[in-house]
Amino acid sequence: MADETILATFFRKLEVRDVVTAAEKVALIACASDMVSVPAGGDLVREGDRPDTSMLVLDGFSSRYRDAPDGSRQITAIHVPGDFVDLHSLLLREMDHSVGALSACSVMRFPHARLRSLTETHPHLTRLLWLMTLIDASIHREWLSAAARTAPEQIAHLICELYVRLGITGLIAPDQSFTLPLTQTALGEALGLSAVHVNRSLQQLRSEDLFTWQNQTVRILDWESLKRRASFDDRYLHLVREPR
Amino acid sequence: MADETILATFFRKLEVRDVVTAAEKVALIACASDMVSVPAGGDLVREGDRPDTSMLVLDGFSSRYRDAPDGSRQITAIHVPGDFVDLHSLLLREMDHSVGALSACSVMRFPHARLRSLTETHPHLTRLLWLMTLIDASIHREWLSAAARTAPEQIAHLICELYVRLGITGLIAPDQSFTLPLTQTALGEALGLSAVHVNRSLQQLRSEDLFTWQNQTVRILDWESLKRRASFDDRYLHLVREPR
DNA sequence: GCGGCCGACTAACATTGGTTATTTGAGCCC
DNA sequence: GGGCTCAAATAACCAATGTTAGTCGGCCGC
Repeated sequence: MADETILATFFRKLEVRDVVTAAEKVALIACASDMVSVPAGGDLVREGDRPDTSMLVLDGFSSRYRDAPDGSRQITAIHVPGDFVDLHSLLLREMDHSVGALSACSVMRFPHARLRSLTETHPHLTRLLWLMTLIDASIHREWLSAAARTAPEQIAHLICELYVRLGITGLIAPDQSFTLPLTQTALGEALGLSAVHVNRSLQQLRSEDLFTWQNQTVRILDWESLKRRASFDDRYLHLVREPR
Repeated sequence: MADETILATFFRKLEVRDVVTAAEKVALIACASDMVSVPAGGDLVREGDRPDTSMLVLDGFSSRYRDAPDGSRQITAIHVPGDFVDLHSLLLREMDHSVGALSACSVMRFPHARLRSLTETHPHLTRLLWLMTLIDASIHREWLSAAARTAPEQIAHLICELYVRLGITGLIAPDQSFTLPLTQTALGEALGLSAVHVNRSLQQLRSEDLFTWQNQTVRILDWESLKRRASFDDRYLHLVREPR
């Protein structure tokens, strides 16, 4: 069980896209079971698992990843507080990748059995949950297109994306800064670049005074120029409130 | 309206993952409105559109793509007959990319209004449609991981994927061949490689006798070696039949 | 307070893949 | 049947990125 305030970030994410009724909030809250904490570096779920709950991250950053046999890791998504991190396991059943905690995470768990009965009784809420997974897919497509960009552009683009996604749930500080618990190595794993090249590209971006990045804190200095530098267009995040 | 046989490829796709009742088939068939033909090179939907129908491809290959301002094109997915090609527009509303016909396509259209009421009355079928979009997302993640691979591996991997996906709906000929209406340029757009490099990589693969590719026809010569060459593991396609 | 580890950073070098330009051959239109 | 156009193929050259092999500084545990 949970009270409404604890799911506030998630409801804000939904409400950016559609109206959510009080009854729907109650129904979703009733699906929550318990909270779990995962230390930085730990896994929320592992490839091959067949979880019987899905997890909504209340606090902390996490990454969706897969490790190759040669030891290299590919990160396919970065998740921020308010993201329903393995909602798709409700239907896919077996995890085809892992989700790891980039920083300490606190997580609300939703048993699949309850979510499944929610889909039987609350079609509109079901569509909104479906929508969240569709937006994740849209982000994947955007990352796929990013492959064409140069390394600095890719980095700038990721920062733009996180800035907007964190903004939705009020996680951007008044000075336009936000926490980003990513090492340069992890950033490379997300963008398909070597750590060395990430470092080189960051140096270059640094000289352009678009943002600063120190102590796991990114601060946007010139949003418009940064967006331009990254060719960032937030349409793929579907931030429009309309009936779904 | 449509009869069952015309949606047979789609039902086979669903039935690989779960049981579909006769009543559910009837309900889905009732959602279909009309058929449309699109010539090779034409678009099924365009970026920025707000379609009020979703389209299931009955025949022909299509690609999900976005054109960059500099004229380059990034293909983010390749769709085969039986794929519900813009089901996500039901919830995302505005298209953030286009879908183009790689070969002549015939398409069944499903008005959003009917699909929406389907989600109100048929929760299990809704979950199966949701599942189809989740598998698309899973394929996106696989393509994202592919960025780490070398060009020949990427090409081999794509061929493996299409071989398996086409196999589901019985579209592989007895001699292990299938139609692939992709130019080398389009293949490059899908994998983020230049056409020249695709050509180079194909030459190399050719010398390994894993498959042939002539006249838009790919023929698998040595499936096990090809899978190994591509590090292909079909788990991400979720080909397991179980309750969802 | 010291040793060890991890992340940031640097340098030199290797390689993959991109660019541009040109050729060839197959289909197609009139 | 000649001249299109388009895809495949090839060559020469170039830029982006990877690899290897470090150094350096901060933080943590004992």
